[in-house]
Amino acid sequence: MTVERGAAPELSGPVEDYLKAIYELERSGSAAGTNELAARLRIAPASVSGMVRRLAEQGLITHERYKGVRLTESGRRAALRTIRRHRIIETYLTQALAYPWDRVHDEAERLEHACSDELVDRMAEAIGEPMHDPHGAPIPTREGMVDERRLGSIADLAVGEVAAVRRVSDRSGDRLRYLAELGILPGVEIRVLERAPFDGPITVHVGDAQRVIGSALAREVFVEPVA
Amino acid sequence: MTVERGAAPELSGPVEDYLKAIYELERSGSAAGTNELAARLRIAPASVSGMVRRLAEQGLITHERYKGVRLTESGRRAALRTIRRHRIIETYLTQALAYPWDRVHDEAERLEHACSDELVDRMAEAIGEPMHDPHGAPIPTREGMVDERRLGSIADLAVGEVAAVRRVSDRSGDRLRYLAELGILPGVEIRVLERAPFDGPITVHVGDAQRVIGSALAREVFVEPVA
DNA sequence: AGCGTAATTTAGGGGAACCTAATTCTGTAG
DNA sequence: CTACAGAATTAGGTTCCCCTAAATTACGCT
Repeated sequence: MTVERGAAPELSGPVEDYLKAIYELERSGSAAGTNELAARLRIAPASVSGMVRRLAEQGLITHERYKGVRLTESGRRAALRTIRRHRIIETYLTQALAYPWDRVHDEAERLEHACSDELVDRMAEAIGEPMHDPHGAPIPTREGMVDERRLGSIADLAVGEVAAVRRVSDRSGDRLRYLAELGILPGVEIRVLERAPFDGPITVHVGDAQRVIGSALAREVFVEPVA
Repeated sequence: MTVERGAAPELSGPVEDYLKAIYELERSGSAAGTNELAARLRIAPASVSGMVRRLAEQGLITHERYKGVRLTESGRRAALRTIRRHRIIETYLTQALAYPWDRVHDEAERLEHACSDELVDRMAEAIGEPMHDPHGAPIPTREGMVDERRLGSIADLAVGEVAAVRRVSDRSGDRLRYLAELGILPGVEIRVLERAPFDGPITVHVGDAQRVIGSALAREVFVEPVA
């Protein structure tokens, strides 16, 4: 039995993807069940069962049959390391290479498994050790510290409330492009003007324009209320 | 049957590595036999046989049993595409991120399989469309054009000859570090002062110093004689 | 011409990561 | 309290890429 110490044990790309997905599911409350994992990774649930066994054997997660899956300390470290890479790469591509923000996600998704730690650190240094990626997500430190506060979304705001957009979900380039068109980007302030009933569209004031967004999209824009 | 047209057919990392290796063996004269390939890729010869069959089925190489292997036009394109990526990545890392030249090779070896064409082009643009990588190797164009002239090495020079170092082999970081210490880098001029007999060490004048290098190393430093 | 050696290929396996189909388990609704 | 839907797992299979050991094949040398 080897006690791991500092040196990362070289995880495969798929393994890193599982750990990232589990981390994110854990954070968003869901207990990281086989089906959710499968959906998020676009993989058949049966395949997840197999991988989950292997991850548990490697001590990266704990698994209670028919319950869910949970990261161990070492799994969490690995997940955060991958997330750090991903977000630094995204930020670097945007800032240093003028990569369009709706396309950095896919590129980073592949690069995060191929970059050495040294390269990632050099990229971070080159752009001034950023704290957030282009979508507003916080970047974990080398040591695995990360701001884990949860933000509410536009859909949680009441009419009249003013809030600053902090972060948008980066899971679809189309959505990002659309939000950019509307001017809804991390940093801008919005005010809720109107909410249609029955989970209907929300009208917000942004910049000096008035925009209407559906509730599904509203739930993917995270904000911090302003006093 | 699908006629490929422009769009790259998504080759796996290992496949790209084989094609690169075959391209380089073809260029250096050797007929790209199973054993040479195996040695270069650090893989068992038996494994090469299997992969060679698959590559031939995909039309990337032709294979005459017990003879050797040869790239088809489409294999050549794929090889040059990978080589372009590799060399641009190396150059970018060196120039944009101050990556040490004896370490870029390994990093590029992994990144070349993960970067999109768009990213590679953006990197090339950011550093001014370089023609050569940090070791002096020519960078193929997007269209697959590349300077394929062969250069002689220091070991081919006669006593008294003056030549410009154009390129050094990048296959070992240690060697690169050592050559850098000696001041033997692409761009510098050298003059052969003395050659010990029986393939012995070669004494050269470089900068305003006198250096002695073994013949094996001398064969890995490529030069262009100066009038 | 024949023979041995070196190069190559075949035979047989293994692990990682995926799949579909079949089965088992669990919690809940009637 | 039982039965059933839905979640999860097992069974069995595939592809890719690697391995070792055991044939083959080619070729140079006597």
